[in-house]
Amino acid sequence: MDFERSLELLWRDRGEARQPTRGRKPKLTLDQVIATAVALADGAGEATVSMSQIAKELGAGTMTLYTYVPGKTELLDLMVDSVLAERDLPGPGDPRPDGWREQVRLYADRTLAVFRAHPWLRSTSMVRPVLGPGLMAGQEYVIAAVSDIGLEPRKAAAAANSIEIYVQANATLFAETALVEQETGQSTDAWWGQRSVFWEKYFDVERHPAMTRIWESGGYDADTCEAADETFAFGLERLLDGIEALVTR
Amino acid sequence: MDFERSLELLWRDRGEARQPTRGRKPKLTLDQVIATAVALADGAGEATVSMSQIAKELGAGTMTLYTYVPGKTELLDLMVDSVLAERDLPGPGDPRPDGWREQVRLYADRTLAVFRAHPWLRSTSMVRPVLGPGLMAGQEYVIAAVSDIGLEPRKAAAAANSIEIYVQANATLFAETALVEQETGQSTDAWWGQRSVFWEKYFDVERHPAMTRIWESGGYDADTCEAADETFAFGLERLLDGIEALVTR
DNA sequence: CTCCTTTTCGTACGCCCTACGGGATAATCT
DNA sequence: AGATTATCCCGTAGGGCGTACGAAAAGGAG
Repeated sequence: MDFERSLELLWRDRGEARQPTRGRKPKLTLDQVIATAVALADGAGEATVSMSQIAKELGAGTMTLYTYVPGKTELLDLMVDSVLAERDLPGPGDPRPDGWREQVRLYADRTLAVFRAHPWLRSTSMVRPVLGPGLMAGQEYVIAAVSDIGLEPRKAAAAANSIEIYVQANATLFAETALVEQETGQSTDAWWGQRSVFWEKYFDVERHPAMTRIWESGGYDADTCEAADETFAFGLERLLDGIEALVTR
Repeated sequence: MDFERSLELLWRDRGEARQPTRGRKPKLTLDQVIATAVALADGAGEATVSMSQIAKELGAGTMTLYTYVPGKTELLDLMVDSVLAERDLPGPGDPRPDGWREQVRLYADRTLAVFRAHPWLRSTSMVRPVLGPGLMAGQEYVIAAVSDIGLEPRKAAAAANSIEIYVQANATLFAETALVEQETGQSTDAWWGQRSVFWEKYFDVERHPAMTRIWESGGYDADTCEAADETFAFGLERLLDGIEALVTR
């Protein structure tokens, strides 16, 4: 099986190294490859880095990478898990904030920070996830936080999942914002400004009365970045309110 | 400006057609191109369809497409807005469900259905969105629903946005599920089954006590598809609870 | 030194998007 | 009518990409 190879690579810390005793010495390490790929992806505004770019940066031939990694997909998985681990969330037994809400907020903040720092996480999916240490640590942390409040197991799982989905969705938005700003060199506000023609020539007030009302009463006064932060915080608090209400009542 | 061209194409129904009076007659129409692209993207498990595939399907040369559409990006925007319009949500004045919660549910159901039917929507972004009729109709509908409950404008905007984000995030998950199942020919449950090695060889119970506890008490008993539906509904209801609580209290 | 294992990497294939520009076609002008 | 002009069609070519293949290099074991 091919995914067993992936698992070995993801969990390479654990277990016996089992290095080959004969044959040519490798000129790189897996961690070097991953780190270089991450650095390159961070720097370049591009959504993806090509194998040849990574190889060139490492001073190696393109095909050399394929001895360290089965293919580009797997390398991407390794990159993802590697930066998710950067969140460095408290493990079991480690000290953590008081109260489940505060714990969830820590998760959200760290996750958002990672997505902002590594915008290419945008394309990361939660179906068929990476199954590496970085992701698992996050899952464990959120479930532990939610478990504190005394929901029945099935609901606890659903609550943890919906929190993770909401957080990742917003993190993805921030990542995307960072990405297009990097790619196009144009701030989101500038983008909207350039699109003012739309409001003048195409937006039909009669077809969009509710939007117009909110607009006129100042509901959209805020630059885009501020608004996004506000929306995220608002939604998260409402979600947590809703979850809490199941228990306290 | 190039995006003015995009706007013209997106809102081609409105406004004067202004057809050219001289020159060779076009052999295709824009709608044909979009429809073919959508059909092809739906059918092929692929995340993206290539211009040459679309052209071949239409019996035209690849470059012919570029007289109808500035580039692939713009075609994708047109595809996205075209299927978003399929939701066919009630416009201002049209009859709609009673109660804002029921209205939001309609939005959620329709949006989910569209994402399921067109899995390639997965890569659609909400930052710098399409600004076409399909998207705007959705925005208007949600804001109208939320406006009913009497939040102050700024909070109403935040509430509408967080609902949209939550719904789209889940829709994206369903789309992704459909996509990989189509691509790999392997159901998500089968995928997890194949990954049982992970739980046996790598999952460390001591590092993940909370997950283990939920697991043992039956929190994860449900096939993946069922669980996803359940999680989505649960989270949406909690979010709506939280929003409602701001007003009723 | 020879054998065997392992790593290195050049070449080649097939796919992608699209800039360019010459040819085809149709309405209008002279 | 013929010429002009606007529009659409599309073949070619260029520069990407990921990676299968296989030959060559390098180092330990016998």
